[in-house]
Amino acid sequence: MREDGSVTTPARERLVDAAFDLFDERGFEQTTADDIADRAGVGRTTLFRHYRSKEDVIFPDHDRLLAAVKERLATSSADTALVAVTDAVRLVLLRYVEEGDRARRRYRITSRVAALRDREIASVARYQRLFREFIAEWMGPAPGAALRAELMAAAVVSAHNHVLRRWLRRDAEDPAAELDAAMAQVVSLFTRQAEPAGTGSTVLVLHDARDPETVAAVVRDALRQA
Amino acid sequence: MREDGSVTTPARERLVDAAFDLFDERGFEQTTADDIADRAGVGRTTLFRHYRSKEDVIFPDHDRLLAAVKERLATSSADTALVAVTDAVRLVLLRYVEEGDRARRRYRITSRVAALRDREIASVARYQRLFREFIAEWMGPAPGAALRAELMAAAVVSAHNHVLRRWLRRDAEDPAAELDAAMAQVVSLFTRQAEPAGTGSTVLVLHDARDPETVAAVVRDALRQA
DNA sequence: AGGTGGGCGGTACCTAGTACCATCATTACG
DNA sequence: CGTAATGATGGTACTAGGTACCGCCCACCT
Repeated sequence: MREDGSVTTPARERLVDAAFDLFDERGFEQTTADDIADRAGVGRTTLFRHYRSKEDVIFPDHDRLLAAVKERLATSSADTALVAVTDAVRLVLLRYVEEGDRARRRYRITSRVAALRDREIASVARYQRLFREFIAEWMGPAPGAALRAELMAAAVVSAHNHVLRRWLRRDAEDPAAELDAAMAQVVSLFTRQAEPAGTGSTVLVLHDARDPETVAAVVRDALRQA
Repeated sequence: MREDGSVTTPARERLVDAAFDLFDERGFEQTTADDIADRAGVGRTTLFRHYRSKEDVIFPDHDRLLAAVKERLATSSADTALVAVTDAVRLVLLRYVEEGDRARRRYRITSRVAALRDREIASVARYQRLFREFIAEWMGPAPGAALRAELMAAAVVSAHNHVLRRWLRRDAEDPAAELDAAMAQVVSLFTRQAEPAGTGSTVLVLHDARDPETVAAVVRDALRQA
C-alpha cells in the first residue's frame, strides 16, 4: 500500500500480463525476455528470479497443482481409490476452468508454438506419472498390473485432456459434468459393470475373487457407512 | 574410399558417437556443442547443419519413423484397422530394438536429464497423435467416438512404451511377443471381452443412491453371472 | 539513528542456435 | 586438360535465453 492508497500489482502478475499480451501481439519467438521485462516495468533479472524460463511465465504453477494432486491421492484407502483419482483429475480441470480467459489465451498461443506445445505435453506426462504410480500401488503386484496401471493412467489423463480441450474450444457447456462422464467411461473400460449405468447410479466390481455373498456384504456395509 | 583403402565414416555418424560418449562421460549439460564437434573432428557449424539441436544428435530420426508409421496406417481398410495399428506400433518398437545398445545408452542418458526426458515425451505424443487421428477416422463420427479414439490411442502408445521400457531395462526377453500380448490387452479393453481372471479383491461403489440392500443384491447377482 | 534482510536492477558471462561468407574437393563440361 | 559449377565444410559474427554476482534501496526492527 502506497501513500495515495493505491496498491502496486506485484511484479509476478505484471510479468504474466505483459507476456500474454506480447505473445499475442508479436508471437512467442518474436518476443524477447527483455521485451517482457520492459513492458512489465521490471528488470530482466527479476523475470528470471520469478520464473525459470520465458515459457514458464504464461504457464500455470504445475508444481503446486502436482502437489495438490499428490495430496488428494494420498488421502485415500483402497476402497476409495477410484474416487480419489476422479477427484484429483477434477482438481486439475477446475484449476484451468477457474483461470477462464487466461487459459484460453494460453491455449491459443501454445497451439501455434511447437516449443510451448512440447512443454505442455511434458507437464501432462508428470501428472500421468503420478496417476500411474498411484494406480499401480493400488492394483498391487499382480502379473500384468503394471501394464494395466499404465493403460489406466494414460486413459485418465487422456479423458481429462479431451474434456479440457473441449472446454478451451468452448465446445463444453459443463466441463465438470463432461469429465465425470468421461471418467465413468474410463472406469468402465477397466471394470466389469454389475449393471448398465442407470440414472446416476453405478456399481462397479473390479477383480474380485471372493464369494459373491461376501462382496455383496462389503458393498452393503460400505453404503451404510456413507 | 580414400587412397589407402580406408573409408571415412561420415560426419553424421562420428557426431553421434562423440555425443553419446561425451554425454556418458560428463553428462548432457556439461557437454557443449563445441565439445561434440571437436571430438568428432568437425566444425561446430557442421553439427548444426546435420542436427537441429544438441539433443537431436542422440535421438532417432523420428521424422522418418513417423512417416513409416503413417504409411503403414494409410494402407489399411476398415476391417484391418486394428492389424494396421498393431503393425505400426511394432514397427516403432523394432526400430528401437534394432538399435540395440545404442537405444539403451540413450535410455540411460535421458533418464538422468529432464530436458531429454521432456523431448522424448514430446516425440511420443506425435506418434500418439497419428494413432488418434487414424483411430478416430476409423471409428467414424459416432457420439463419444472422439473420446474413445483418444483413449485407445493413449492405450496403444502406453502399451508400446511399457514394453519398450521393459526391453530397455533388459526385463523383456522377447519384446515383440510382449508387445503382441500388450496390444491384445489393449484391444480387449475396447472390445468388451472378458479379462483373464484377476486375483485382486476390490469393490467400488460410485454415486449410488439406492438402498444398500438393493445394491448388494445387484452386485451378488452380477458376480454370479460372471 | 543505525542495522538488517529481502526484493530489485545492472553487468558480465556462458552457450545454443542462426546467418553469412570464404574455402576446398569433387565432378561436370567445354 | 583447364575451368566452372556444386556441395560440403569451417570460421566469424550475432542474437538471445539463462546464470552468477554485486551493489542498491526500501521497509522494518531494535
